[in-house]
Amino acid sequence: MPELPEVEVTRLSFASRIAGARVSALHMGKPLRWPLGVSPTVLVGQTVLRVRRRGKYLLLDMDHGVLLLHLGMSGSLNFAPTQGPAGKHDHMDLVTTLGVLRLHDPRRFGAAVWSESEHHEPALKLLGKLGMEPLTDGFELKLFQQGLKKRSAPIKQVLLAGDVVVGVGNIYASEALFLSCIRPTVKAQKLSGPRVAKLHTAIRQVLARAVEQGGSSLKDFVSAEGNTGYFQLEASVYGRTGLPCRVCGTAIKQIVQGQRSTFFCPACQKL
DNA sequence: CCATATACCTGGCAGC
DNA sequence: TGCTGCCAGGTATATG
Repeated sequence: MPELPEVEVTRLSFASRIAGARVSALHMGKPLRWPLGVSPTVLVGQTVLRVRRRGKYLLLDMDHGVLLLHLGMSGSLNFAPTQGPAGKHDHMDLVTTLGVLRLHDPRRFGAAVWSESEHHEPALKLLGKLGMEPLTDGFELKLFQQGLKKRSAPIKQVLLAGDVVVGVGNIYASEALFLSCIRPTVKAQKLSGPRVAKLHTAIRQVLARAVEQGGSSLKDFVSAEGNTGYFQLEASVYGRTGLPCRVCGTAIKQIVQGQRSTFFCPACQKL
């Protein structure tokens, strides 16, 4: 579920409320994708200074390190003054003086990992090869073009890989390619300069719009305040197999690339 | 270096 | 009602 917009919406929904909170306890439930890496007591007494995002990771900066959180495919966070008993799929409670941050994740592809700093292991391994942040000035067209030029894989899969640009997952990859009229199967390196420029703009546009809409709630995504997103209602192609293209009326096609579904309009996305 | 397949885990749904 | 198989927002890892 959570691509860049959902992670950013989640961050915005609790970052200011948790800032300055002191950790009084950390409870871990069933194993997640990776172990925390230290005893939960290491975090007790530390203050949450701020919450940042890198790609699809949330970084909770604390006095003596950083807690990395990832929502995997099915994760969500909730931050509230108090929390009831943990449910079947609640796997982390960060108890603080300002509230409890709870990770809910049925599939447990998410993670909570402690690192001395983002430049040390294990954070370095997780964050070290990430590509450019699409919603910052660092996402330069020239660098984007250079990154794509080296790749012979289909553009959709290069976007998903996250080592050129981060945060574009399965929904927004299909959406951005639709907006820029690019066929998802085209080799990244074959895209013309103007086409890459259009894609560069489309990525920023679709991600920013999705953040505005509170993300996409395909199934059960909610922010840390419990709000659902609305972007799925205005998706152009994702999940619209067989339905008429909103631009030209042609039936939307669904194909499989790298074991993931891809959606596109065969008429609008010629190349 | 690059591309692709696999694995992780659970729930929901279509079909029988 | 219950079973089976398939599908789902991600990404580290192994393999070619």
